[in-house]
Amino acid sequence: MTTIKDLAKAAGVSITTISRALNGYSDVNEKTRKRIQTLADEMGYRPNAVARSLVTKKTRTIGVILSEINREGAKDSLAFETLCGINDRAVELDYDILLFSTNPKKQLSKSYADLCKERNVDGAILSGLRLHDPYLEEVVHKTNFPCVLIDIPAESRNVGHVTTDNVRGAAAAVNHLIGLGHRRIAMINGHDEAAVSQDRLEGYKLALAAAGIPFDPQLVYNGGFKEEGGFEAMYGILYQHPEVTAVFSASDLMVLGALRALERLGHRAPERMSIVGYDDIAIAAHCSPPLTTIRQDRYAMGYQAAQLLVDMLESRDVGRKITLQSELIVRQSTAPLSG
Amino acid sequence: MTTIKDLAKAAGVSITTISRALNGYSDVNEKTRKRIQTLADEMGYRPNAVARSLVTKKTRTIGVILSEINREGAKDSLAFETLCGINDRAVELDYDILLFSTNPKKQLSKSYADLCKERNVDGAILSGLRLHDPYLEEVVHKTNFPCVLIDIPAESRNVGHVTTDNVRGAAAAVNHLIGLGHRRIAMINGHDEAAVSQDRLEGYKLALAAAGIPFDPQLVYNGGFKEEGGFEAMYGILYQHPEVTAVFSASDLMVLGALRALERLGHRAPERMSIVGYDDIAIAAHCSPPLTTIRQDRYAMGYQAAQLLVDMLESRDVGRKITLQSELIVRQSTAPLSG
DNA sequence: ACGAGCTTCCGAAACGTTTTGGAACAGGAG
DNA sequence: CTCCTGTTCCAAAACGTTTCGGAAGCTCGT
Repeated sequence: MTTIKDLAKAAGVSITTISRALNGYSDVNEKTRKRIQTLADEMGYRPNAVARSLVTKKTRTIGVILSEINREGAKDSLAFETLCGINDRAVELDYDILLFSTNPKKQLSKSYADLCKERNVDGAILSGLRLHDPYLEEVVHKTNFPCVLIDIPAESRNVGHVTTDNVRGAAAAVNHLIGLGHRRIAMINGHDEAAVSQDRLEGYKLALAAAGIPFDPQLVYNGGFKEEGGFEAMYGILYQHPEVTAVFSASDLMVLGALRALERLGHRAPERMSIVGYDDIAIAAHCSPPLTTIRQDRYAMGYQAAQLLVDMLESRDVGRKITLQSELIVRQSTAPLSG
Repeated sequence: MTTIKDLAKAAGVSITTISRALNGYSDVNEKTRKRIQTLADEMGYRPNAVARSLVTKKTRTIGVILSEINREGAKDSLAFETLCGINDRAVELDYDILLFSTNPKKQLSKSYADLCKERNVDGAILSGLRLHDPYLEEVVHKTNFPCVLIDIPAESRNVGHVTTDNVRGAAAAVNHLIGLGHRRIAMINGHDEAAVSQDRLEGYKLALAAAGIPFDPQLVYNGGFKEEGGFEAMYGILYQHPEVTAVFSASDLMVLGALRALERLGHRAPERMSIVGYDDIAIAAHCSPPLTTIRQDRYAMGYQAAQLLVDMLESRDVGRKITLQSELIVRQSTAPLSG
């Protein structure tokens, strides 16, 4: 590995001059700069980013903490799409990505803040965290480490967040069902520790209220965003509330489970039950029946998150909150109420 | 940020002692060690990994280069599963992951080797690269940077690779079709720059030969692993070789395109055409018809790749090549030849 | 001929660690 | 008492950069 010293010796100038020449400072003669540049290329010199970081205190690296990076998470590609978005924008802005995992074992010993401090990342993007994750609270409130949260509402000088309009998305889903004539509409929600669950529930309530349908808490089930949870919720709905003819689910994955439960009991969607999901995962368009769902653009969320974070890092003054719109995709898991 | 100096001052000892105490050396009194440890906890001291790396020359970081991390790649989650596997094992081994992207724009200016050198990663895992990628050649042959390649055959003291038995997998797929009575079997392959394409083609030929079916080069199409490529290939097959009753495709994604082509021309699988795919992506089990396919465990591949790399880094002497098995999953896109 | 102002260069300090090669001191053997 | 062996600590160098504060040499107007 050739260092700046080797280069200085070879070029017969000081390391200061090398550094300033290669970094485009104006106080070095154009001829020497050229000479140094070609010499650097010849010798395959690459500045050592570690040494540089030590003095500049910047790493041009952003930490990404995604809870869904594990065997389970591969079922839907939400986390992956987010990551792709983050990555694409990061590359464009010439940042690298350091992937932190939140292995449960490790969570106990090291907080996110510690991870970030140790590795000197400039900022972080967090996604898939529970609302009351103690380490999240720490990083947001105790330290004022620059970070942007995905789907977790929190805002300050150093923390931004990006999300989609979940209230409106959910309302659109439920309105679609109401428009088809359904009145008995259940909801399969995620879990209480997710902000999106709260919002989607609110959207559900709002749409019902607007249509003059009373809200019945008994009709909302929690499926934990898991396929299995959807299965059990649908089972519950069919047995405990046979009058229900339509379901709004807070994730497509849970719809897959719900469809299995329906089938198990000899029913089909949309004949027995209209279902609208959330996310528009890849499977949604291909499964049987293809799912009516609310599409959210996770890629864009990641992309925007990276942009926002870098804006903050480079102290451009921009809004700290970004809300993207979602879109109702009508396919064949919903149908007009028959009879 | 409290540094080792602050800590030394506060504890009334030298920074040497702090360093050695915290790193578990034996030449520091147990009492002082305890005292330093508690003081460090109180002050929230975290050793600066950047400074440490500068002197140790180790970063405990592995670079991951996946070409599929972009908007396109999100369609199938192969890259994601690989990443999850890498990540899980890396966490267990206490390594972090630096994600490099191979944005085409950037590819021109910086080679993988340069990226790795600059950022001082200890080693790298590369996946999704073309067989004759010039930067790949560089990193494998010119430098002897420790790396493991996924699905690219190359081996040396510092480069390992993990793959699946593509020859056998392809042969299993084709044998399945032959077992169902098919004799006119076309293949939709990926592209020539992928090692797996060559292997799968060989498996296809082997299975045909074993059954005494002559190999006809006209019957192998290239679909570039893309959905659209599968669509066009199937179109070609139906028009140019109507006698074909079965197809082996080198990826499930291409099967999705192929199914669309079939449908467009008023046909269905498996009635008109039996199809077996490759990968067993998430959609495969849910689409219509559910796909018969060869499952490969990308998660395991990532996991093993990480393990192999770290073995190499910590100079444990292990084999440089890992081949995982694949598995035929029979669903409903294949059926006995009728008539 | 002189100082002012530019251009072009450089020495040395700094960043926060690890590690090398001892130093200081104690206790025990001779 | 002396020498040796451990135990416990420390000063200083090193890692590869960036950057601060100048310094040398040149040009130019007066």
